[in-house]
Amino acid sequence: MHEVIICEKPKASEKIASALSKNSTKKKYKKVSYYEFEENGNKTTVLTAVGHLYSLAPKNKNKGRLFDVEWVPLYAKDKKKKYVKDYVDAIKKFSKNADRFVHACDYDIEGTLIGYNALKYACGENSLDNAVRMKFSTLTNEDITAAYEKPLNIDFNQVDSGIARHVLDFLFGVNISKSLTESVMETTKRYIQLSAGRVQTPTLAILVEREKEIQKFIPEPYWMIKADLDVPGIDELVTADHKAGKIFDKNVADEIFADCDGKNAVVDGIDVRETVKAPPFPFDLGSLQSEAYAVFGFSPKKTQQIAQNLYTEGFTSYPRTSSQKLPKSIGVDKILKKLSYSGSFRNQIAKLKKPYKPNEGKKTDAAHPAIHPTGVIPKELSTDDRKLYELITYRFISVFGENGLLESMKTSLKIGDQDFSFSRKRMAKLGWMELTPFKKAENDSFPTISKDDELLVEAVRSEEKETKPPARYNQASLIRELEKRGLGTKSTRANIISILYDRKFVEGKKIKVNELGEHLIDTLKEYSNKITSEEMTREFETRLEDIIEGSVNKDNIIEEAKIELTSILDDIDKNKAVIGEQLYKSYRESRVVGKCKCGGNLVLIDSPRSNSFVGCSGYPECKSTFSLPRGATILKTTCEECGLPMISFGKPRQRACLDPKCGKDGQEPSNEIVGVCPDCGKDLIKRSGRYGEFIGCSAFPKCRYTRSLDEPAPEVSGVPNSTNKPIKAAAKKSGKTAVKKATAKKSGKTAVKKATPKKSSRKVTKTRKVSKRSS
DNA sequence: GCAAGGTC
Repeated sequence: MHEVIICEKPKASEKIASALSKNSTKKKYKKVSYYEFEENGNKTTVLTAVGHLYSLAPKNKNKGRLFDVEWVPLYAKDKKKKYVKDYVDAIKKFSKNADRFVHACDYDIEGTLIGYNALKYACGENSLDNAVRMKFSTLTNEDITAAYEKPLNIDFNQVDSGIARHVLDFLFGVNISKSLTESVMETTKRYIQLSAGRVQTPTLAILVEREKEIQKFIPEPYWMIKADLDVPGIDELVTADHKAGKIFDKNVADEIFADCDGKNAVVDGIDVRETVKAPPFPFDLGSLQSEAYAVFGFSPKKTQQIAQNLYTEGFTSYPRTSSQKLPKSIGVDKILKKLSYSGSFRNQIAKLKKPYKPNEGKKTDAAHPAIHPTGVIPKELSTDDRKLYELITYRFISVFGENGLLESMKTSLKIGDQDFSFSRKRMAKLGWMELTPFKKAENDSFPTISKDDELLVEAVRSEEKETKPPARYNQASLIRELEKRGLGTKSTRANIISILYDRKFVEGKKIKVNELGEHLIDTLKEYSNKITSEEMTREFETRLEDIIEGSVNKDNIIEEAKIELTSILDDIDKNKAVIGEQLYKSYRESRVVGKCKCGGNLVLIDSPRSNSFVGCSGYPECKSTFSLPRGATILKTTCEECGLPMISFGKPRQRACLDPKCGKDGQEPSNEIVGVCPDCGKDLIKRSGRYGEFIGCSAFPKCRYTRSLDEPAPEVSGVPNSTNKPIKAAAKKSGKTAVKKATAKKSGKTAVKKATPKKSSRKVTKTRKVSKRSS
């Protein structure tokens, strides 16, 4: 008797082999590991896939619509998937003549299909007749042995559902993409890679919708009345806000402002509350991507790649999980013990109370626990890998910490008849917050005041502001949005977003949809409202569910889809010339980088063979072209000499005119001071990065404060937000150092601000001038 | 090549 077990991934095969036999031996075929053991005279070989081994491909290439598909080995389609071949070969080689097959892939639709295809195409179709199915929800010894001892039959409805998912995605995605690309090709002889799909198109549509909200947004002026107070017990000036908050009627604002004139503040009430701050949840992939973006500015894709790398090296657990749980079975005690051999973690782990109990989140994952360190401590890691490793490990430790206690004090004041208030926050008990450098604890100093005390008002300000349009998504917030809407999967979301960048539908760190992206959605909406909306995903879900339940047949579903798709494609074909011309036009608009001297537009042109370059839209009449240095970005600023756009390039970044002959080199970016860093007090400068210009701290890399150009400076109490320079009076007795919490927390550091000497004396009877900053 | 989904 020879039995073959097919697993979904190498890691699972290792665990399954060791769970099923004490004497399993690891063997190698080329780079692929597999396992063999004998129990009661029966030989078992444990083999593994690496995710999908087979992929859909059109049967008759390039002849119009691609409606007939077949499964082909993944490596035959995609050159980057060469490593898959060894896995397929290993399955073929070692499953020969086996008389029993065990399908042991993850118990979900994709996993079922992965195992089914491996059996059908690598082990031979007959293998399916002698195949059983293991069903387990975690890769623990108990689950694995139980699933092995009580196997199920393969659920062919589940298989069909998986096949239908692949086919439907392929038919809609590939054919609509193809027909859009062709429409441009046929009418303009230009090649622009356009694409559409069940997930990417609704994703782009979400971004377009936000873009349109921003475009139609009309800012409304409003006023905020603020008072800068000299408060006993607090070194710096404290800013109190008027109770009314945003005041949209200037007359009202003026009245309040006038009413406060020349008056001091009287403490009306003090309310102190304590809030329990529970430890954070363990990371699932989405929350790790979010946190790494917030703390280090890593794109979700980058985080995913690094996490994958740390997993492969054995330092952290499987990253593509949606679990926020840490079951006992992962060996928490052992991991913490191993981690405490490292000086970086020892002190924190020593503070944990036994028995270790994690604060878990709600989300679960059938196949994997939350992301955690394995206890193997890496010796050498690249800077970015180390950052992510520490983020994961400190989070893991924090999860076992004690609750923190946040103390917030709200002080209500009266200035004349007007109600103001200010709040101060500090951690009364740090709890888990002292276990991680990535969480900055609130640390405001509290005033020493009581009811009816009179406080000196240094200034009352009426600040004119404007309502702001909704913010653009960034990659992390978009991933959260997709998660919320159930679009894509944990492992594909980051990639989907990067496709939108690659296709040049969107740009920027704050994701902005350009003319092409917006027009693409408008066009698609006209021909198939469904594909631009989440409705498509919803409909897929119910259909696939029906197939699993056996109430419908997958072939019927596919035939229906073909009919619907045919009518969409016919519609597009009828209007091909208009669609192609307009898409190309919006593409050109999206590529405009400046004005040419001839009056035409300068556009960025991607050449398939060489580097991209800048040319004039007036070609062939105007033959101006400019080559671009490697990795150059074109800036919004223009050259003072000739008016052409400036570019930024090289390492370290330098600026120059687009025209190399112009010779007007731009200022070094580091010279352009635009403010004061709220985190560390050094100069803020304009910098250029992969996604264009942004504001960063000149003390980089020591201080990692950044914000985008259009983002207003954060408000720091006692510091007017337009300039970020400390008010002169915002200071205290000579030479003392005021510790001030910065509001923008990118660096995870507490900014220490040296106070300039002397805050005005503490006598509250003193009259003072009220300065009016804005009108 | 085009989609989305697994996994290295």
